[in-house]
Amino acid sequence: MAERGRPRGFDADAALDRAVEVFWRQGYEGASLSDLTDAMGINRTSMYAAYGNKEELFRRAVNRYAEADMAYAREALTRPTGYAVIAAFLHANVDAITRADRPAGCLSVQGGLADGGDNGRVAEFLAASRLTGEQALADRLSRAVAEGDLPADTDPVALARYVMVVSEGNAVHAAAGAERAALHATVDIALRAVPGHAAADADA
Amino acid sequence: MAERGRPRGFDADAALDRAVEVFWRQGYEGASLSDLTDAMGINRTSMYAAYGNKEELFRRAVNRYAEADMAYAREALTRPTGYAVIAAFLHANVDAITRADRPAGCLSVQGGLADGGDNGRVAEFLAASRLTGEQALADRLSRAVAEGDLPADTDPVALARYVMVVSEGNAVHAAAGAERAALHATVDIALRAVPGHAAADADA
DNA sequence: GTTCTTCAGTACCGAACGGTACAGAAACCC
DNA sequence: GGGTTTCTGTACCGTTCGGTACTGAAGAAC
Repeated sequence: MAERGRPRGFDADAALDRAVEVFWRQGYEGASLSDLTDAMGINRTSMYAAYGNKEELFRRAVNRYAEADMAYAREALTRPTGYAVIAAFLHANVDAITRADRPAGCLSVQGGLADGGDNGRVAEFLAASRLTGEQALADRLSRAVAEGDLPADTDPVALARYVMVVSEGNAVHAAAGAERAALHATVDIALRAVPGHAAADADA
Repeated sequence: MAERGRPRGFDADAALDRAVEVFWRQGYEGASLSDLTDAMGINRTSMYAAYGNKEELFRRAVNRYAEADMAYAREALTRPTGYAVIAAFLHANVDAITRADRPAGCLSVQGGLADGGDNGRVAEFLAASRLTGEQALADRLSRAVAEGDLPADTDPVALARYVMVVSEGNAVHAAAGAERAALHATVDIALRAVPGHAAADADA
């Protein structure tokens, strides 16, 4: 069936991209509806009609962010070995959180950490969103153990958590203005803890 | 000279401790003046007379947090070797951000990351506060290189940044409800990247 | 062309925000 | 005890918050 009535006068996905950027730069609480609608180029009423409310807009923005701006993470999972997956993910992550044409840092970290006030649900939602990625990585590393390119005694869950910890810590640094090269250097150090790093994992 | 007029009816330091906890749990923006003064047990006017305004109260709260709740960091710097310093710091950090009687995570991380809205100065202040600790660690590691207990080609600045990245990533995880044991396991992995880890640093 | 549905925009809602004026009370100095 | 100084408490300031009626206009179906 065709859509009745007057069709929407703006591109909902394009507007969502603008919302992503505002939330990314200012966080959930710091982004007011006026900030959002101004950036999206639409009216307050149109926003409510299209997305429901501010929290729902944020959830959709985060989902879109996970799809578009974190595509590198899914790409990294396709690398042939556990070590290659981790190295690709961490280096691509650094590039993503230090892009000149995007806000510094990571939306799913600086969007909201504290659980006080009206954004308790938001912090939970972001935590769950991050955990999804962590579990996907753990699954991939588990397969790497099964395939033998990670040592048999490797704990894939713990290793995945370590990798995410490094990426989140880098995001905090990036939000504070750290240089891209510095964060790549951090990754180079971090990778020394990963089984498969050249001659650096004699024990484990 | 003795103090003139009616003396203050509350303990300013004790009240500040309460404020630390509110900011820690709810972040700068998420903590309203009513939340703060209720927890501090004092009146709105008394708070303004004693601390100036909300942002100044936050700065003092962060400074007190750095003194009291992060004493473990200064203690860690006294360990005899670079590796021991890092191991002590990271493990003590995990305990600090997962204390049952305190909010989860780290005030200087979740206090405010985004620079939007009215808290741009706050994010900058926190970043500077974190950088102070990072530089103190870098100085200590530089001494470790000079003293020979870290390899001569170690970059103390990069290594200090790596350590802080791990601690900040752990703080993000802790704020999301991660278990203490899991974060200690993360630290155990992270330490494998540090020169001096048992037989694990063949290269570098 | 008529009707109906959905859009866009203004103007507004009550509530909460950070911050302050003002009045009264309490403790010091003399 | 008088005078002064500083604290405490209430009540309020203007602003901004997220969210919503309500008015027109625009387009599709018939």
